[in-house]
Amino acid sequence: MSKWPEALGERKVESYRKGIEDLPPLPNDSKYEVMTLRFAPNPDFVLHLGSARPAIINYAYKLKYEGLGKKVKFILRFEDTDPRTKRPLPEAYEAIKEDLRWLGIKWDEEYVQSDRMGIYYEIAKKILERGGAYVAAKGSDCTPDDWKRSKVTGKPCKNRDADPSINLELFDRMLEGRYKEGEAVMVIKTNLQHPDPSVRDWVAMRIIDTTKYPHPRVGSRYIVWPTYNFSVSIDDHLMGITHILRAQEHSVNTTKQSFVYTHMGWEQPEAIHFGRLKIVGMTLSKTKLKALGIKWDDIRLPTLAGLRNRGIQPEAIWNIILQVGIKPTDATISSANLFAENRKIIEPRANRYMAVIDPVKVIIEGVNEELTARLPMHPSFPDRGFREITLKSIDSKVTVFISKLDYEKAGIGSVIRLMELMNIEVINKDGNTLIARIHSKDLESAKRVNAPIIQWVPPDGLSIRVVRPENLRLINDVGLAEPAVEQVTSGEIVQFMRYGFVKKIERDRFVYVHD
RNA sequence: GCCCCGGUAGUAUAGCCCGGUCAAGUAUGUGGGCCUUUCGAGCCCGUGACCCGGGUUCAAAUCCCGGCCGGGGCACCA
Repeated sequence: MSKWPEALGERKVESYRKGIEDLPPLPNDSKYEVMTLRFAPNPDFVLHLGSARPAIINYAYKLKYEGLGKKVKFILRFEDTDPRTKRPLPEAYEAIKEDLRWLGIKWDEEYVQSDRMGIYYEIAKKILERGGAYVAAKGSDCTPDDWKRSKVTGKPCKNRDADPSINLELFDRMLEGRYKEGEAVMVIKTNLQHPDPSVRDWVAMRIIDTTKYPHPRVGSRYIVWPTYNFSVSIDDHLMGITHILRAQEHSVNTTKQSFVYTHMGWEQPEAIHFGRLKIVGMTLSKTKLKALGIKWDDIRLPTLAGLRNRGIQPEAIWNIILQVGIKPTDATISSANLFAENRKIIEPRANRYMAVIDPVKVIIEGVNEELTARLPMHPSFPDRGFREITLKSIDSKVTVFISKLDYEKAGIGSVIRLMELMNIEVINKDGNTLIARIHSKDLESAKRVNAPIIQWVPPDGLSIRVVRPENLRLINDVGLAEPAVEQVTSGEIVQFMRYGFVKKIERDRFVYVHD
C-alpha cells in the first residue's frame, strides 16, 4: 500500500472516510429531515476500547450522512442515575469528554441525566395519569412483593388496574420520602404474559437512600431515581433521537422501552444493535478494570487514556473500530491488530535512532583514525536530514556499546556490521566486553560475508529507561541511546532501530509503544 | 430456567436482504523473496475460510428446516 507517504502530513477527518463509506445505511434514513444520534456513557469510569465503539460508530454515521448532505445532530448524554451500584466518578465526566475530543468527536448538545430529575418526575406523573404505569408500595393494595408475584402468576396486583389518582398519590408519597429503599417502586405496565419475564411490568422509578449513597453531583437532593430504561426512553424522545446505535446487550431494553413510547404516544426511534468488542488478553469490563486498582490512564490498561499515553494514535482506534463494523456478532480483536494499524500511522512519522538495551562494551582494535557515522533521520525521507556521530581513536582503539542480545549472538571470528560505521571481526568475549578488530568499512564487504547489521551507541550515550507493558506487568528495559536522542521532544514517538517504537516521556524515560 | 442474536481463513471483516459475476475480496498473522545500509518498516509473491446434515433450485456462502457450537441479556445496573 503506497498510501502512507501522503499521510505524512496532518491527517484530517477526511482520512476516515474510507471506512465511513463502507458503513451500511441506517434504516429509514430518508424519513428524517434531521437525523439525531447520541452517545450516552455512564460516567462511572473513563472510556475504553469497548465504549469507544458506540462513540465512534455513532459519530462515523454523523460524518457519513453529513457527507451526503444530510443534517445530523450528535448528542452527548451522561447517564448517571444510579448513585448506589454504579456510582458516578466525579472526574469521569470531564475525562470522557477529553477522550472524545482526542478521538476527534464533537457533539452538538450535552446533557447530564442527574440534572434532569424534574423532567423524569413530570413524565412519570403523566404516564401514571394515562394509566401506563402504577406504583407498588408497602402498605398499599399492591406491595412490592405482590407486584413480583404478579409477574410469575400473570395475575395483576390491585394497583395495576386502580384509578390513576391512587397511583399518583402513592407516587407523591414516594417523592415525599415516606418509603425506604425497596418499599415502593413505580412500574411500567407491559404485558404480564410476555415470554421474557424481565419485560413484564418493569421498574421505572425506585428509591435510593442518597443520605447513605450521595450522588456526586446532586448529593442527597433526590431519593426517587429513574431506572435506565425509563430515563433513556424519555431522553431519547425529548432529545429527538432518530437512530439508536448501541451494543447488542441492549436489545431487550429496546423491547422494554417501546412500552413507554406506546403509553406516551411517542414515535419509536430506530434501534440498531451491534456486537460486543473484546480484545484478547485484556479485559474490557469496567468493574474488573476498576478492581485492578491501577489508575485509569495507566499504559497497561485498554482505556483510551491508557492507550493514548502508550502512544496509540486515535486514527488507529478509528480504523480498528470501523474495520469491525456494526455486525451483531461479537468481535474479538487482538492487540497485534491494533498495533498493526498504529504502526501504519506512526511508521512514516517516527524518526530513527540507535539505542541498545543492556549495553555491552565493545573495544575495537586497529582503528587509527577518527570515525564518523552519518545516519538518516528516516531512511524513507532523506529530506529530514542526518546527524553524525564521531568516535575518537585512542591507542588505535575505539569503544562502542551494543545490546546484550547482539553480544550473545556474536560468535568469535564472526563479522558484524555496526550500522553506518564499520564492520568488525569478533576476537574475544569475556562475558562483559567484546574485543574486536576492524574488518572493513564498506557495506559491500559486510554483505559478502552476510554480516548482521546492528545498531550501536558511542561511549557518550545517554542512559535511558524504557517502560514496557506486558499484560499487567511493567518491564523496565535499561540501556543507552545515542546522544541525538536528547533532542527528541517529550511526547514524540520515535523508533529505536531493531527494538521498537517508543514514546519519550522525560529526558531519559520512554514508553514502549510496540514493535 | 427463560428471552434474543449469531456462526466466512490463526484473528477481524466483505459478500448473505435482491441465489449465478464467489473455485469467495480486504486487513492482520504466517512462509518465501526483494530492498536506496535499521527493522519486527516498505515492496513483491505465496499460504489459508463459507459449522454440520437435510431440503428448495438448472444453480446456495447466500433461501427453508433440523442439529451442533458460540455470544449476549434477564427480573428496583447502565
